[in-house]
Amino acid sequence: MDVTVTEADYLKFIYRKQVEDGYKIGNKMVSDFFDVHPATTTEMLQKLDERGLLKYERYYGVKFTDYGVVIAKKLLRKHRLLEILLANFFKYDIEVACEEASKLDFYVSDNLVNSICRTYGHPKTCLHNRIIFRDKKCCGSKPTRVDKMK
Amino acid sequence: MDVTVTEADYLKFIYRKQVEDGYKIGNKMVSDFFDVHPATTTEMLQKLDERGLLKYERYYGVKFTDYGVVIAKKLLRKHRLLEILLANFFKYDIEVACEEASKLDFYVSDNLVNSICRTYGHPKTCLHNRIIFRDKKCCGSKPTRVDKMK
DNA sequence: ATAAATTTTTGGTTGAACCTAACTTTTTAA
DNA sequence: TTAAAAAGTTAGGTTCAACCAAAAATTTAT
Repeated sequence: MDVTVTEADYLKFIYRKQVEDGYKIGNKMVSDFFDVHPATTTEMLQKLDERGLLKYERYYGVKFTDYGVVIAKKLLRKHRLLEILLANFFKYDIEVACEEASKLDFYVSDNLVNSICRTYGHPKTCLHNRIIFRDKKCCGSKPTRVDKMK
Repeated sequence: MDVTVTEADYLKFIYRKQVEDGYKIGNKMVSDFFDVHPATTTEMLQKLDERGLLKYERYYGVKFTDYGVVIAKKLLRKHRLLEILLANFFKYDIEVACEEASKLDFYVSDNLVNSICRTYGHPKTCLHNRIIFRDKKCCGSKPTRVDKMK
């Protein structure tokens, strides 16, 4: 996964807002969140496009590529499982857990995240009730019977 | 603690080798370890001197300043407590735990490290039997009775 | 004492992340 | 429906960290 930590931050934010929350996110929303000049956001989106993570269209916005989705989910999986560890094992409260997880998620190995996942029985959702994406090597490739039953 | 992650890596290495293991470490030892050109090491040592962490003397070597010792111990405390978490809770073996801890220690908050420390009863040594430095806010400012009895 | 090894200096490069100012496009609302 | 406002982009930068190569200086070992 050859994205920088900053690129990863942008990806996580955009995925959450646009894909999960259904906002049509534009330059302003991103610049405001990261407290950077709009020009910086434009640059970033262009870079993420070049790297094949987003499809960027001038003045319009972005869409995730298949690859971008894979990477974003991987990052959010890490983030959310870290939250669970912090809350369950160390009794962090949700918001503090989220903050700390944000600082660590990029640096945590797949292995460690999968250990957390196993330890907590492959949880389906995080503290904010967002989905914890599965990793085939950890949680199996298919949803369980229960999931299928909607 | 306004050192970069790379500076922190150099500090940890030098502290371990020079202070803990008693080697007189020179440029070559450092460059070899980090696989960088000697010029890079010289630069780094000069920078750590400027920042008040080391006292650097041309062609001779470095000594830690009081401040440098504080920072190095803080970093190594984090590293070693992370190792313990990984080994105890996730059953990592020593070397893998060390590797993963190296990637995370810089980014982990004091708070989280202190949580780990409390959880494991303020352990005195890490997996490699190196000392885990105390944090006053976590472990108290004085050695326990047992420690004093040598 | 001189060759070999180590270290330092000088003068670069690269890449990430950010900015300002000027410009363009889109949206809004008069 | 158009002109002003808002949003977004482009061009041309800056800063900083980390690194390197080549040449020079110093130390060490023979």
